[in-house]
Amino acid sequence: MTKWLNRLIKPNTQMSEKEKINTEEKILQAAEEIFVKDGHSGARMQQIADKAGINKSLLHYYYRSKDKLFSTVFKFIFSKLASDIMNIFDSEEDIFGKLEKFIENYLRILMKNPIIPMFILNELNKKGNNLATIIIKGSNINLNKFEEIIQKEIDAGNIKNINPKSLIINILALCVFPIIGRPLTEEIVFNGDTKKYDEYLGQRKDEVFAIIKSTITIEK
Amino acid sequence: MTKWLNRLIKPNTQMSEKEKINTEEKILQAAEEIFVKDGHSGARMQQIADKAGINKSLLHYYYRSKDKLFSTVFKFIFSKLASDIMNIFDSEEDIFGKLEKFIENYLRILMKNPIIPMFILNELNKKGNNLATIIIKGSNINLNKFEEIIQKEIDAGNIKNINPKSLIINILALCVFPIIGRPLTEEIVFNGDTKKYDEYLGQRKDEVFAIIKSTITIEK
DNA sequence: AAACGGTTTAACCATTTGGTCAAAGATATG
DNA sequence: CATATCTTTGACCAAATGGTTAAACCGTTT
Repeated sequence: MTKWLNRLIKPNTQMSEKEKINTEEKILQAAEEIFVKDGHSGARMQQIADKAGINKSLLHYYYRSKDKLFSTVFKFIFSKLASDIMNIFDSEEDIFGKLEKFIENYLRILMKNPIIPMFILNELNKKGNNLATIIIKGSNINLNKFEEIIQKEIDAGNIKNINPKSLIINILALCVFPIIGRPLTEEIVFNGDTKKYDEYLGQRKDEVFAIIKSTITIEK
Repeated sequence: MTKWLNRLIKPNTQMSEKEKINTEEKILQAAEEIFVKDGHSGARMQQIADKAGINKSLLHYYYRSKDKLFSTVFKFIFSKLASDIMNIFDSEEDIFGKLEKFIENYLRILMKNPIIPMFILNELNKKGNNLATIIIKGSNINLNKFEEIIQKEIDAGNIKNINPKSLIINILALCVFPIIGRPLTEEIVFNGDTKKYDEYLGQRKDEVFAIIKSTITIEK
């Protein structure tokens, strides 16, 4: 009973055996794949068990219910993405270089995980979802730091006096939309030409940076 | 047997009685509400029947299966939104005025139906979804016209030599993201302040137009 | 080897869910 | 009115689904 209780209280407690971790890990990986692909209500416990190569009962042994398993997976995915993003602003360049790096890295991450943002937005938009606030507040995302940096640059007269909040939203919008809107935009803008769309995404970072740059540059 | 067959072949056939349309209409409205709120896999047929105030069997009588009902609803919603958008470009102003009107109207529509875009994007991103191509191709969305207009302006030297496809994507991105990303951005950028976010959305159109304008304006 | 605690499984369960069917109610038609 | 067609309902069904349980399994400790 001890280990079991331990896992509930301190989920990250390391277990003495190294092999046994594998099951929990396998479940998590399988669940991640299925949940991301099908969403909470679309995913099936049996499907996850099959993908993990284990009995369905084991899912309930390690994670008591579908909801618990889901929220674990969601938290995991979100924090992984969030930390990836947050680690980006540590470069020592000027504000323009920082923004360029940020956009470049963010787009790279999104393109490497193209279904993750849709998954997150989709679940966040579900009615009666307290998960959003809970998880986001629990995450290490800290945009105050970002806003401070921008404000400092404005005060120093290096960039236009824009709203830092808008800047964030615009960057996110311009980066995220081509990924989550792909089925739509690829079809309606690129007439379904997948290769062309890939090319487009490849140079999207330059486009986004150019736009963002123009919104903050002081005209002479 | 005739009417029933008729409905399958020509779904929009008007029926002789005026009252009887009500049931089909009630189902459609209820289904629209439920599907948009819960998505395809989250919605329940019983739920829809209850909301429509009818027997569940009637759902299957009018629309043979859940999938058929869903695709009908989806098609309906999508074309409604699409035509709303397409009817916007008929103003007689110059290109800047046209774009401003477009952004203004598009944002207004989105804000009036804030969960529709998420619904559409979400379903379009489902694996194995042929609905996307089918419905989009069947819609009256025609961006060639838009691209032509832009190209003409470029040739006339009125705007910068930009990629019309990028212009479309940027407008969509800047308009749609604040709506579909609201749970996220409201929390992480506005610290959960709903009123502030509403205010922000209220003046978003000016922001978006300013950005779009700056991306096409020729600097002297 | 026996006892113990964590792990895994198969069988099972209650409920939900999409869907069917036969029959009853309407409504038009001859 | 009688007949045929269309509409609506309640009872029912098979499959799916999240979840439980008792027992088997297995490594460790004594």
